[in-house]
Amino acid sequence: MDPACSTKRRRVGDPGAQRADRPGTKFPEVMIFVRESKMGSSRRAMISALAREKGFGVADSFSTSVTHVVAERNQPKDVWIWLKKVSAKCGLEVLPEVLDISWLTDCMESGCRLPVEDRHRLKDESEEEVCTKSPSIPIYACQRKTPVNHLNHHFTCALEALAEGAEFSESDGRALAFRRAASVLKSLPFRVAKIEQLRGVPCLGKHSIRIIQELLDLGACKEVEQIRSNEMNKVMKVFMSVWGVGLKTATRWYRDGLRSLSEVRASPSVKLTRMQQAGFEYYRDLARPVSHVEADTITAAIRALLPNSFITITGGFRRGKDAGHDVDLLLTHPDEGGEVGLLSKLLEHLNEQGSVMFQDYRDNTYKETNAAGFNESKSTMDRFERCFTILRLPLSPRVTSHKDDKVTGRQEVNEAVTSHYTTNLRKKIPEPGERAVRVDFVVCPYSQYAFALLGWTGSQQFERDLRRYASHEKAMILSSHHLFDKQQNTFLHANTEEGIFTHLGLPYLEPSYRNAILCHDCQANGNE
DNA sequence: GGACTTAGA
DNA sequence: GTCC
DNA sequence: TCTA
Ligand SMILES: Nc1nc2c(ncn2[C@H]2C[C@H](O)[C@@H](COP(=O)(O)OP(=O)(O)OP(=O)(O)O)O2)c(=O)[nH]1
Ligand SMILES: [Mg+2]
Ligand SMILES: [Mg+2]
Repeated sequence: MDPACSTKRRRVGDPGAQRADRPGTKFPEVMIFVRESKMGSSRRAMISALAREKGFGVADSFSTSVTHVVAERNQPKDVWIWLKKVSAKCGLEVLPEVLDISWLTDCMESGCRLPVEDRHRLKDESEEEVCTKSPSIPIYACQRKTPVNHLNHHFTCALEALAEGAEFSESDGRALAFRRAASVLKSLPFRVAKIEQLRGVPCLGKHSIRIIQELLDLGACKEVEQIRSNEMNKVMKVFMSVWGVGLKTATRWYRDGLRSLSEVRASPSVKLTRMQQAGFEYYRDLARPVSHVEADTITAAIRALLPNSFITITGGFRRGKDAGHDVDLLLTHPDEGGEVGLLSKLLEHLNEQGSVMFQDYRDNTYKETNAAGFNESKSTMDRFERCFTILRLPLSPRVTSHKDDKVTGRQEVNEAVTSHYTTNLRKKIPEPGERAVRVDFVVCPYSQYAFALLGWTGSQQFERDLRRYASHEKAMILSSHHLFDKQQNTFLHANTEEGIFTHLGLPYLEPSYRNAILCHDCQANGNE
């Protein structure tokens, strides 16, 4: 195995600085990386030591500072595939020379740096061929453009079915692997017609390739169809389609012999959470997709309720999807601290209108009126930063626009919460012309707006890979609040999404290219 | 053979 | 399952 | 454990 691009704990510092200052190097502009593949670690170590003795810089692991890659008895093609992969990973643009070991041995014999001649070079034959004229596809979704509409639905749906099957059998790793495989296909700018087009594409291993091959040859895949028709998978999918029901609950119901939602409802032993009750209550409405128009209408209505706050639509709609399973809204306030209490303020308004069919509140009984002065607890509603709701559409138009949405005192907040119990007398069932819609609210302080925006725009696969990239490649921890540098023990600030990409050394990626997952319903045709 | 995103409630 |  |  090659110590490629030194992920893991090995390289923790600035990759560019690695060994660049090595004392006693006769040729500072040369940094050699010796491939271990086909050579073995002991021979590699020996050659590296010899080269260093002669005054050449030799890198232990691949990084942006490498200028010459040396390999022995390797297929040029293999080396180039590897190189494109690791260089994409390091964010490297100018590729190093790729040379046969003979160049290095010649150099060492002569004791000086010999010019690279054509006979030394391992030629990239794929250069003349198809896809790989451009640098190879990066392994992280956050480095790829993934548009909302892609050209390989057939394959991605199959792989996502396998991912789902793996998830239902609690094989997280396999599930993730199939999701990555599907995700990378979504970033391809061409329709896959021949398996050779996928040579060198990351995240596609033996199994995924076999699936795609079978789909190409036969138009269908036995393994995929088996998983799709598997009784347990079908039932689990239905159970988990209820809002509030996750993998564990669905598994338990299935294990207890339940096979349909009716059976669950009829079972006296089943205890439902509030969220699950709402999930059953509004099952049909919540299963209907939310349209882009509905999302915009809701956003406008919320803006009208909080005229001094900034309201941004995030989630799938910000990425350009025209339908979604919910509406995601990010709220902030231009005065730092002005966001405090915003959520309860908003919910008070919505409750007054009778628009709230469900809210994920926590009883706000002020259990801590702490005698001690410092009271930074988050136990009161005014510090909540997320709220999952089900709202009645259309939102009541009789909007009495309020003077100011800055909450002035705690008093007001407490009243807002208690008022929930007295005012909301509307029927739970939506009337004709009405529907229930899931709306998620997220509040953040103004200073964290960029992080919240980046974190709540998704897609989920994009977020995972962005965080994995930050942690594995940059030794940083990214969340929707901040970016933490583990080396320096500092928080990095940013006012824009682009600023965060820059901190990570990544080129900016438009929201419309962050659709590394579409998932939910891809069977049948064209919807969504 | 181990890691696989991170956080609030 | 895929990558390191 | 569920949600995002
Ligand atoms: N960090 C992180 N963020 C997530 C995760 N799941 C979701 N998010 C973020 C990114 C999503 O775009 C955003 C909204 O989530 P949603 O469940 O509403 O998904 P999205 O809006 O992308 O699609 P949708 O049309 O609603 O099904 O929340 C996660 O597991 N980790
Ligand atoms: Mg959404
Ligand atoms: Mg959401």
